[in-house]
Amino acid sequence: MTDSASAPRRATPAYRLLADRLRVQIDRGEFGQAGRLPTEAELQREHGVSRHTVREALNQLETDGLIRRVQGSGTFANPSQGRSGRYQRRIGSLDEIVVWPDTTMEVLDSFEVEVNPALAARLELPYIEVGHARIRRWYEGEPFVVTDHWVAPSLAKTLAEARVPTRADGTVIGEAEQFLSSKIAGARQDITAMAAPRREAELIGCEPGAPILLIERVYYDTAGGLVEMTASHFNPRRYSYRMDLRRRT
Amino acid sequence: MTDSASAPRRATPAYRLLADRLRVQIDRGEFGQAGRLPTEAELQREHGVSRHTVREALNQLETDGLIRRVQGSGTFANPSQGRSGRYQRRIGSLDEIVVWPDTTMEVLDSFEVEVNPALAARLELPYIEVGHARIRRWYEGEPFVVTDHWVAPSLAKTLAEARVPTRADGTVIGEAEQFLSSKIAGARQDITAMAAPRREAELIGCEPGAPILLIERVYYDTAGGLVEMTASHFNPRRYSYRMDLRRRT
DNA sequence: AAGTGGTCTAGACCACCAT
DNA sequence: TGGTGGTCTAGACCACTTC
Repeated sequence: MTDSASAPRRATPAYRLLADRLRVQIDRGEFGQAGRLPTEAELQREHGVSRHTVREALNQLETDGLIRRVQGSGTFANPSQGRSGRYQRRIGSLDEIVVWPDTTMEVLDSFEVEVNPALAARLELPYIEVGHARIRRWYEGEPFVVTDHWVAPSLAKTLAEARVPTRADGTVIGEAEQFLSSKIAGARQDITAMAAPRREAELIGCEPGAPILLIERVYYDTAGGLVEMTASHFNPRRYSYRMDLRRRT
Repeated sequence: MTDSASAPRRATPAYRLLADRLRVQIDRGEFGQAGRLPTEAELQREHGVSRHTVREALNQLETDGLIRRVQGSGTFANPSQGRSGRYQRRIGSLDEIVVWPDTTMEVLDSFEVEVNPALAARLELPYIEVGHARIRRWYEGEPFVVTDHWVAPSLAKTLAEARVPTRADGTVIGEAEQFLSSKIAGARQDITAMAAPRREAELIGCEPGAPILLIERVYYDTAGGLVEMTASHFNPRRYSYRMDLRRRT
C-alpha cells in the first residue's frame, strides 16, 4: 500500500483524465440506448486505477448532470435534451462558463477607465474609477445578449494592451485570468427580470420596455478579492438559462 | 483495517452528520472573524472518523457554497451575504429546495383534475388530463410568487385527499414524495423573463405587462419518470435568484 | 445469491502556503 | 521547514437491485 507501488503522478490528476474520457464517450453515445456505463469495478480494471479514483471521476460527471447513479443497479448517462430554437445554456460549474460554444462575440466598447463611484465601491476599490467594456454575443446570426464588464483600472489597462477579449467563444474573465496573480475561485450571480432600457433593447433586438433577463455576476479569486463584475442583458426570446438540480444522496 | 474495528453503521452516514454539525457551527459564526475551520486532521480527531469521511463532509459544504478550501492554507467559511430587502434564494442542490424558510404559503386552487393535452404531453402522460393546483407564497407580509403545479391525475387525487400542501414552509414536491414509489432524483429548470399576465400581476403585486421572472421546473424520479411540472411567476422587485458557481479544482 | 453502488478505514506521497 | 489540503491505493462491509 506504499505509494511507490502506485501509478506515477501526472500533471492532471487521474480522476480528471478518466472523467474527461468518459465525458467524450457519453457525448458520442458510446453507451448505447440505455446509456449504461461500465460498472465501477470494470472501470477500475480498464483504467488501472483504484475504486476511489473511479468514484471521484464519476462524482464530477454527476455534478455536471451527465450521469445518474442507481445503487444496486448501475450508472447511466442522462439523456441530452433537445434544443427548442432558443440558445439554452446549461451551467453546472464555473468551468462550463469560460467558453460560449457556437457563439460569436462583438466588442462594442473596449476597456477604458471611467469614473463610477458606485461600481468602484461594489468592486471594493479604494477609489472612484473603474475599467469598463461592453460586449455583445451572437448566436445563429442574431444578437442575444449585451454584457457590461467592470474591473479595476489597472487590470483594464493590461487587458486593453493585450486587446482582450480576442477569442470569439471565450470570455473576458477567462482571458483575464492569465494576467492575475491569484486564480479565479468562483462567482456569485443574481438572476432577475427587468424592462429593457432603450439602448439595450436596440442591441439585443427587442422593444424598449420589453421584459428581459438580467444576470449580474461577481467573480472572486482564491485570495478572496473581487476581480470582475458583469451585468448581462438577455433577450428572453433568444436565450434561456437552464440548469439541473440534483439530489445529494 | 477490517470493518469490525470501525464505528457502527448509523441510519444517516457519518459524513452527513459531520456536515450538518459544521453547517450549524458556520451559521452560528463559531469560527470567528476569519471563518477558519479546524484542519482536516483536527476534525478527524475531534469526531473520530477517517480523513475520507471528513473530506466527504467538507465536499458537501463546498458544493453548497458554504466553505472555501485553500491548499496549503486551510478551510474557510464563506462570508454570508447580507439581505437587500428582496428575498434572495441561494440554491446549490435539490435538498435546499424542499423548504422555503421564512415564507408562508397560500393555496389558491387545490389539486383538481382538468383537461390540458399540452401539459399532459409534457408530463409524458398517455392521456389528456392533468392534476393542477395553484399556490402563492408570501414573505414579510408581501406575496412574491405564484406557482402552478401539474402532476398526473392519480397523484393529484392522492394529494387532494391528504390535503397537500399542508406545511407553510414546505413544498408540494417535498410533501408529495411520501406518496411516490420512487424517490425524487432531481429537477431541470429553465429561467427566463416575461411580461406579467393580468391575473398573475394581481397575485404578486405588480402591474400587468411588467417584467417578471419565470422559472419552469420538471422533477424526475430515480426511475427516470417525470413526476411534476411547475411554473413560478416571481415579482422581481421582491425576489432574486442567487447562486454560486465554483471552480472544480 | 450475485452484482452494483454507498460508506468507511488506514495509510501514503504530493503540491502548496506560511514561517 | 512544518502544516495544510489534494490525490491515490488497498481493502472492507453494507444497502439495494436484479436474477
